[in-house]
Amino acid sequence: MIKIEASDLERIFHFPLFDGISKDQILRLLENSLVKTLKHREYLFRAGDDAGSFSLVLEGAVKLIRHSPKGEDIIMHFALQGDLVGALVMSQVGPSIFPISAKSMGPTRLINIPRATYNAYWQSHLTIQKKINAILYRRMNLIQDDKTMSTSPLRVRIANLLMRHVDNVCAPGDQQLTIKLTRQEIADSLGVAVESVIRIMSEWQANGTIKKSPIKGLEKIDIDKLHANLEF
Amino acid sequence: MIKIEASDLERIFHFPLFDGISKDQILRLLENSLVKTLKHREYLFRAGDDAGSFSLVLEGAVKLIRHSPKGEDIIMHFALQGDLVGALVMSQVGPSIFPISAKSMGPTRLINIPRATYNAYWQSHLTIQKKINAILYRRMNLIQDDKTMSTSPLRVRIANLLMRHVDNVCAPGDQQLTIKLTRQEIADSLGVAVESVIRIMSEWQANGTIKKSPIKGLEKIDIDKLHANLEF
DNA sequence: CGTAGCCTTGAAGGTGATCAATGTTTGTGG
DNA sequence: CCACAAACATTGATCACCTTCAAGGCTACG
Repeated sequence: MIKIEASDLERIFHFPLFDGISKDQILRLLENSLVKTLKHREYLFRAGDDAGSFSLVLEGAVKLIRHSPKGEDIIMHFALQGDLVGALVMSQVGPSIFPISAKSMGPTRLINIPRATYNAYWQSHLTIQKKINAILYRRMNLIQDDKTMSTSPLRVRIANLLMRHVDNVCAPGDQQLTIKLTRQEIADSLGVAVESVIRIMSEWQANGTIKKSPIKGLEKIDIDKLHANLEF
Repeated sequence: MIKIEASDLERIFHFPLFDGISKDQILRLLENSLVKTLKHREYLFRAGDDAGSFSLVLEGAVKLIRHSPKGEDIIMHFALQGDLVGALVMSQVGPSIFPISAKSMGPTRLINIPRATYNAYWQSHLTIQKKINAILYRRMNLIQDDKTMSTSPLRVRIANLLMRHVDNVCAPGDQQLTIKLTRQEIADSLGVAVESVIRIMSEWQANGTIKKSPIKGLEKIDIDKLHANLEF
């Protein structure tokens, strides 16, 4: 009943989510799951959709967004490799809907796991429930960090976001982004106007804190200079 | 080994947290726990403290706060009757510290549960882990709601906070607050200056949206008028 | 080659922050 | 019970930061 390629499975076995769970059990947790491929800017699901399945990110990235009353998008979380998307609503009893939308950032591959599998195996699996707990806890801490900085000037908040992003998507020691983050997305993530973000980052580009890289769209960030820019 | 009074126990048995768990099991989950009483503005624990125990609110309220770089307090959550405080860090392995501070709002009573009890019974209890999950999920949704409104004008954000507070602490149909929320706390909760909150709420007081009540410090909020004030 | 999404810059304006001074309430210790 | 301190509330004046609006440019992609 396995429709997942061996190379993908190998990767999945090493996800922290499944730490301490046997391969047999992992296979059961993935029963009836299918690999799904998204292009750039494709919706995985929208807020209000029936929550009939959830996903595990294999490659690429997915942003979780809500829509503000004004019609703007607010980004709540970036889900990268190994992260769960839409899983947290699964434990609700009865039919339920996603409270949030999920949209791909660049080409993305993920495993789509039916809700029935969740009900059958995830729901009653203590280790998994504890892992989900840990994921929720980490995600909550990230949002709280954001909120803690809500009184800081915008330059500081942008710098913070960038540094976090570098930590998440770069090889250690390197500062070459592997996942593009547009100015629009930075703005949506902080809940501010794009123009404000652009004005600040243009300065940083002028003084060399951010350098254009050979690969289109991906920039190189000089963390030390970023810090230096904040010293006043 | 029970040091909790029968009247308290009776209340605890009906907390949603313990829904579907037998009384015997609940008693085991509360092994070696003690009732703790806090006066107004007392710290239950501070960010950085060793996380040796966690608590369940019996009466009153506790605010969870972080400190911003500028030294301001930012309120992350109001924990009311039946809510867990400091429980989410318990599942970390090894010794760990609280990432947040908890401070009482008015006289408060809670049950203090040692970490050993968590490790012994909570950790391996599927139903409890799922409940904790649900609590985390709800709390996360609240913060996300806040963030979604971050681009709205301050008057709207204050109104929203007040309406949520009324839902939480008032008898249904009534609009008489039972837990005081100072202007300072509203400001800390939204990450804005007190003066800004005061200016907006003074208007509301002038046009009757908010009325002083006989009981000191607690105000009466006219939800309909509140809505009316936002219609422009 | 045209459209869609993103980026950029400028000018004008408003919302909320900051600073300062003062009043009010609550709790504490002599 | 009074005096005093600490926390909270209030109001006004000024100003900075960020938003909004407008106009245009760039790049990718069908």
